[in-house]
Amino acid sequence: MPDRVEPLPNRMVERLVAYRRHLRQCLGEGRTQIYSHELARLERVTPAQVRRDLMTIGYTGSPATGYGVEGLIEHLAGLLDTRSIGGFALVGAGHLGRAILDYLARQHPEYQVAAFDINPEKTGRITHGYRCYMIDELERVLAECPMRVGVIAVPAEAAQDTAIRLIAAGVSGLLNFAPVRLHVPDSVFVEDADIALLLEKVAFFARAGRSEEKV
Amino acid sequence: MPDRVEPLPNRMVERLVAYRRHLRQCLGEGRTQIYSHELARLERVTPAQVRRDLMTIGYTGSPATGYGVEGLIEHLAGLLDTRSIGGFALVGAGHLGRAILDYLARQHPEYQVAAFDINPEKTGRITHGYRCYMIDELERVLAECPMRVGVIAVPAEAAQDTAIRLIAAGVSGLLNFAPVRLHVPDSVFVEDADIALLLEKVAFFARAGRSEEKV
DNA sequence: TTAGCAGTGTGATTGTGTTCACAGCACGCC
DNA sequence: GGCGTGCTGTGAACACAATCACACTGCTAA
Repeated sequence: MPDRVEPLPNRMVERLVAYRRHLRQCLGEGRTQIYSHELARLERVTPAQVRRDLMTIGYTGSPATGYGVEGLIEHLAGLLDTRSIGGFALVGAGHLGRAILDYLARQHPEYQVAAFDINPEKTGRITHGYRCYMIDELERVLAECPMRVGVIAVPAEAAQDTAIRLIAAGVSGLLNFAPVRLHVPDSVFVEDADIALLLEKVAFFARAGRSEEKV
Repeated sequence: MPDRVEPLPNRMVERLVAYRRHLRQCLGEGRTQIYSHELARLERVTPAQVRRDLMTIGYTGSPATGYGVEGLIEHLAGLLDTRSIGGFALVGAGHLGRAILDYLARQHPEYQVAAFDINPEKTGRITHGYRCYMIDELERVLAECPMRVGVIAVPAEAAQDTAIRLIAAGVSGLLNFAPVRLHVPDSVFVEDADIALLLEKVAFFARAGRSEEKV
């Protein structure tokens, strides 16, 4: 019973998602129990961190057998529940957009996804099992079938406008791949995945050859 | 004169890269001076943070006119210098790989880039001005032309092996798009860009409609 | 049955990154 | 020329997240 906990820290949510991914794999391999240090090694965090996380979300294990794989997955499902999201609205069906559809199709076939593009050649077709609409239809499609998450995979110049349109159409979370900072209402969650920026960052740390792999 | 400062914090490097991007744009618009609060608004951080960052890297402005755009760009170039990197070795020329080449060609035409793929159909051709080699040639190409940064855009199953090969070939920084955690020596910097994970994270925060846009 | 052991649960601590608050300064204006 | 204004530079305070350290628990085996 997920007791609707108070705001989970940003980083912790990432770890929980990662835990779940590995737990599912363990389940597939027939494992029923797992220890904190095993989960920790897989995710490059400390066992103490894992225990703290699981404590925070209120899942408890046993010293003798560790944590129950299946029970933990269900507990996480209660927290990370994504059924209420409606689905993902992806704008921009270029290379990046199609790569994202790849991920969605492969890892989350259960989600509803609609793709949009400005280029008529790309629209109307089915990509990875998802329908690609003309961008003009964005408002209509989202009115018929509400989606809480928007993914911005358009050129930098179009990113801000796209964000506004998505928000107006009811989206409350954005994953932004464009190399610009979006200006949106505080009520909207924005995660930036700025590839060009990451490339430069890695380049910086690669020079020194330092060991800084956080997270 | 970059005084080879001690390890810069991970997050701060991201901000510095972002600052530089905006400064270049300002320069293009003919601005010569900029205030901390202007830079801050563009990047969604506080003015105090900007001043602190610039202080840390040892760049100093004037109360009357703010910071000199051109001087700051040059100062940042000294810190973020990427000439010594050799270039980027991109493994995986699928949709994602080509999207990354897009970014590189558009934002960093000055970098040297080599792409690799296992599929003979994709190799030998020129994409976005970059040569795409057969994966077997990785060691040979990097021996001839050392590159410090590796970008992993291959399926999850192949990611770990790819990482090992890149490191053996002299790479000391990795940008990993595969949805797995890599196990690498401590001397190698790894940045994970786990798109599937980010999608789930945004989905989580979109549900609550919370305002959590960190960074 | 009891000692040993391996792992969990958690208060306390440390460490790190961000924000506050204010002294100091340079220009513009009266 | 002196005064006000608005910005920078920075020590201090704060907030948060990760880590440590250890009491507690349940199994195992002699």
